[in-house]
Amino acid sequence: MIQIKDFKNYEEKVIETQGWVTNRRSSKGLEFLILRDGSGFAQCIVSKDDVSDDVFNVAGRLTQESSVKLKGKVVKDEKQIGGFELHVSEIKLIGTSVDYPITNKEHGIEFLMDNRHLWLRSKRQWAVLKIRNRLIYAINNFFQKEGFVQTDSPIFTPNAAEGSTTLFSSKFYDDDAYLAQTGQLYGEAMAMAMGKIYTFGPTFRAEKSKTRRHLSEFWMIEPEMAFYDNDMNMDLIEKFIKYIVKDVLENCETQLEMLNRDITVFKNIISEKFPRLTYDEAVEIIKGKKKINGKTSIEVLENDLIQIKNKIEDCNTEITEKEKIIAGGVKKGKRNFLQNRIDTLKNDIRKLEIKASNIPKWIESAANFEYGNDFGGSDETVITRMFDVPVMVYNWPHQIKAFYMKRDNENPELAKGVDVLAPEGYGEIVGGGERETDLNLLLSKIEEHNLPMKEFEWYLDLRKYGSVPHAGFGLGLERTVAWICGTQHIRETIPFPRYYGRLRP
RNA sequence: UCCUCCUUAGCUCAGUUGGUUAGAGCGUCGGACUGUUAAUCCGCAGGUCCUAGGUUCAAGUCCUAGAGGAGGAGCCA
Repeated sequence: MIQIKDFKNYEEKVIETQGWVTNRRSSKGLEFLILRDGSGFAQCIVSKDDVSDDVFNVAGRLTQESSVKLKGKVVKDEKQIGGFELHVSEIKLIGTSVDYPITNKEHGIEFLMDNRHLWLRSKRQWAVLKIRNRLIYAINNFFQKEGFVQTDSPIFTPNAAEGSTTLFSSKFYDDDAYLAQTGQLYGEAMAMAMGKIYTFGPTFRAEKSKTRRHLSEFWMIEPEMAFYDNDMNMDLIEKFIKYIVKDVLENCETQLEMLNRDITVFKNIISEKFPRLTYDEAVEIIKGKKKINGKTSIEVLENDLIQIKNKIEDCNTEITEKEKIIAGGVKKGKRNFLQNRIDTLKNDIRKLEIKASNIPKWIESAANFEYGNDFGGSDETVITRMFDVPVMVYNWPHQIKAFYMKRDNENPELAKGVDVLAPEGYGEIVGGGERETDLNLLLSKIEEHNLPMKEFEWYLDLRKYGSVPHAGFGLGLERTVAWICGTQHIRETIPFPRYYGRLRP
């Protein structure tokens, strides 16, 4: 049994393969089946001249998503995505499929999410999940090669590690328990045992966020390194991101093409150094006081607004033109084609208008940004808009960062944290920093944050017995997948997403 | 928690200032066509206009409440 991805090794050979019929088109004497088998997609042709009447009739009755076993010859065809098609000689129906709900037409997001268990079979979803898989592989490869030990952290926890975000509550026998929102504190303990470690597991946050960047259940990679300061941490983050991006680029060409992802942007990410901005510099950029490439953020945004308005204008002009042609009377096929184009343009206009209405708000909130605050979504967009590679922001005001963040010796107002912001509005993909080693500072911070001291006694032990400088970070897997795939929404980057309002299927 | 928008055929959506029997495309089914890329063409079937109440001679359309959904804000990876 040959998989579709291996067709290229069997040119002009007769093989057997099996999979699902994802689409069928027919002409007189010809049936075109699009077969998928999880390894890829391939067009399979059944010609009346080449097969028995029985086989041809079976082919003509195949419905979307029926499963089949096929025998046929692999033939080169430049027009096909994989470059090869199958000339079928025999068909065996394995399982029938009646009234498959997801058709080749557009569907609304609610319908697709209700049918997520079937939506996963679609081309786009397949491509995204293949890339997710490759990313996970690359992440493990990177850390293993760098001498890290994978050590996992518990999911049931008795405490709120950062005290900031909302937790899902649960029961652990008779005790109250929560689902972990990070494994970091455990990671620190393990780094003191193993040197360099990483955890890779699910984390849970009960934030009632309804945005394209949020999930209630998501996977996080959290490395923690003994004897690292924040500069070493940032070096590692940069090397790591470059490695995984390069790996996906090299191994998922087909999938990125299916997703229509513009990969030229990734070339820079591999070759260019990521900008490292202090919080102070980032604030200057947000407020429009510091120029990047000769322009302030406000000038860039104002220019964006003009360009968006021009684009809307162009779309409207094209719509008017196309509508005139339709009104003039054309054949049905041509009319459908034009109508589809008009629908696409109208959709584009809707998105552009949302953007256009957001930009003045961004400019306003950027101009009024108050030093000492954390960045909001729009502030992140403003900063990343100025660069075409991920941006690292470090040295944050200590008040807005977690209790365990290391204070800067030279400026005690600052904490040695680092956030990495992905380009194109995909937001914060990495958060991390150097950890506080001073026992007394930690004690006062825990009190300041009103955290239950009792739950942190074990953590404080790490500072009593051979405390060393150490640092680490957390990478959100789904946000990274979303960024690399260029998906509109993070919910497409995990097989069965859990987010506010979505628990099933 | 707040703001904006949406709910009409299996799916995606039109439906004008309230007005007679609610429309289209896709999908299904039947037929035509020898290379299609969401094929195309012809035809059949398919409706509790989200729910409840109200205004009106008359409500898919207006008003009120509720349910479900989408986008954004805050919070964050």
